[in-house]
Amino acid sequence: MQTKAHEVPTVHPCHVCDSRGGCLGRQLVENRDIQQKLFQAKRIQHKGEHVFREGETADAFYVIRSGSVKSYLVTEDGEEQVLGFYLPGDVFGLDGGDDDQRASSAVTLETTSLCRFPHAYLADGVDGANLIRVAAEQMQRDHNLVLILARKDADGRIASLLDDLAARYRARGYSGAAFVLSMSRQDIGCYLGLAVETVSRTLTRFQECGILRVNRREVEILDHAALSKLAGARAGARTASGCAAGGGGEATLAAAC
Amino acid sequence: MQTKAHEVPTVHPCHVCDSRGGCLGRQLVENRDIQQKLFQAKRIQHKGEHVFREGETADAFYVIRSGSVKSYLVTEDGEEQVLGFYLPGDVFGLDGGDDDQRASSAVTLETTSLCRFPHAYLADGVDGANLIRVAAEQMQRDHNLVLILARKDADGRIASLLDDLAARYRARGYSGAAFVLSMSRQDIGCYLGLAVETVSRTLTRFQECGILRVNRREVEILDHAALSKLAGARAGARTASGCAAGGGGEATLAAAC
DNA sequence: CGATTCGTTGACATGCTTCAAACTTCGTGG
DNA sequence: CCACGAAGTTTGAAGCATGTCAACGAATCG
Repeated sequence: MQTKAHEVPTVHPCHVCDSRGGCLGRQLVENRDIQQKLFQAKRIQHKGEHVFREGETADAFYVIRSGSVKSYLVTEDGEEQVLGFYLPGDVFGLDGGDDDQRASSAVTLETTSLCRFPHAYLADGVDGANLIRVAAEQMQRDHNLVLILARKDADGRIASLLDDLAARYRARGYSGAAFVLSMSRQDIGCYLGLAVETVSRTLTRFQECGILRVNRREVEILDHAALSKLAGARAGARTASGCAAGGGGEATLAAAC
Repeated sequence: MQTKAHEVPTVHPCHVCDSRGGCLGRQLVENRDIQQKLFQAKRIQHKGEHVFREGETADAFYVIRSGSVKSYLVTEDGEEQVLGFYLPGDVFGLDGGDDDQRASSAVTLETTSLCRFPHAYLADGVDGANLIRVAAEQMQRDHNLVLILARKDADGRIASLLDDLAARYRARGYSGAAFVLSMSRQDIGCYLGLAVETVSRTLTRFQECGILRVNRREVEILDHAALSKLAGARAGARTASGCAAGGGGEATLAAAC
């Protein structure tokens, strides 16, 4: 970027994007007018309101300034599959259908402030490499979820989620050791492919093992090392028939407890 | 696009991208020289060769002209998680790490010809909206895999994969009713989060039910309706505790057999 | 203050993984 | 060209993790 320190910034600095290297709008477009337009396209939404719904025209993506959002899609059977939880600084809404229709929905989990990035502003004069970088970030998240769903058991999935949330809160300057979940057990289950009962039971068991303390939505991580170990654990102890088995170690709750 | 019919095309037309609306290079950049460069950056790789590996610099993405590729990542335990299978016309390699390092690897499943799209050519003068569209396509694939892994049982997963492959072959002008799998049972298991034995058993059972005929890597779909029904089926019969249960129907193998 | 949603706990059923072994195909070298 | 070994595929039996069903307690909301 070519912004010098002595220049008067025409765009208000927004520290929520700091972890990614500063305001995303500035990263993507150089045109000041468009930067200004982007910055002005803010939104505040109350808990439970949709940012967009499946089937709507996908003409923008978003960055969270404060609050949190979940994205999800609905199966043919009417079931909900949560695709991700987004925190301040996160980008979401990049996915769209072939015909520019939203393939997923996004809803706020609490009162939330958003930056809106209309595609129209990005039709030209965009840094494609930076745009790819943003998209790649999202894909990596998705891939991580795939890995969790395909290879980890209930303990590993819950531990992974908590570990991930803790790391993200920490990276944003909040405490990674104690935080409040903005999503329900239902949401967690729908995200991790587990029944609500399993989520509840697993959290209780973690607490009994002294790994964390949980009271409704409040979570306090007591033994982060154990949590990380569980998060890295695979579903079973494949040795012979596993996919390209390596020499990795294993972490069972019993071992960590 | 502003290419007129009477103009002499400087870039060789490549029908493999037709299903997406013509050559991807032309869609993304207008500069003829860069289009020409893109077209010249072809590659042919033999079976089992890597296109890129985790940790390498992510400076390009690819389109398959012929053959097939699987992308995968390796867990901390040394296990492999297949993220996707790519056929002619498919784009892959858009995902990258925070620091532009590959977060996944890609390897050919057979002799394969590729188009290479270096990010450097896309640094400027790119149609951002079109680029987002390409990335969104990939994300939708990922989301579909998440849904399969989180919500479907073994039958549903295998059926979904076969149904998907059939549809993709059909869309490319090949037969969707009979094709040869370019991936092993192992790969399928690593993709769908199932043990190899489960993959094998499920295929056998599908055959016994008259849904398909399978001999090693050769697959012939006999009852596509039944397969689709199974593919759309959810893992269980959640009624009360399921995530936002709807009125969708169910399809068990028993019902379709 | 009652109704509804959310979270927890228990008992039971089952689908998948794991372990074990045989068979087939393919590649390699004698 | 055949023999041999390695890898891929199939089949069987048993154990266990997770889903399902059911019921209760707690918090939230109007």
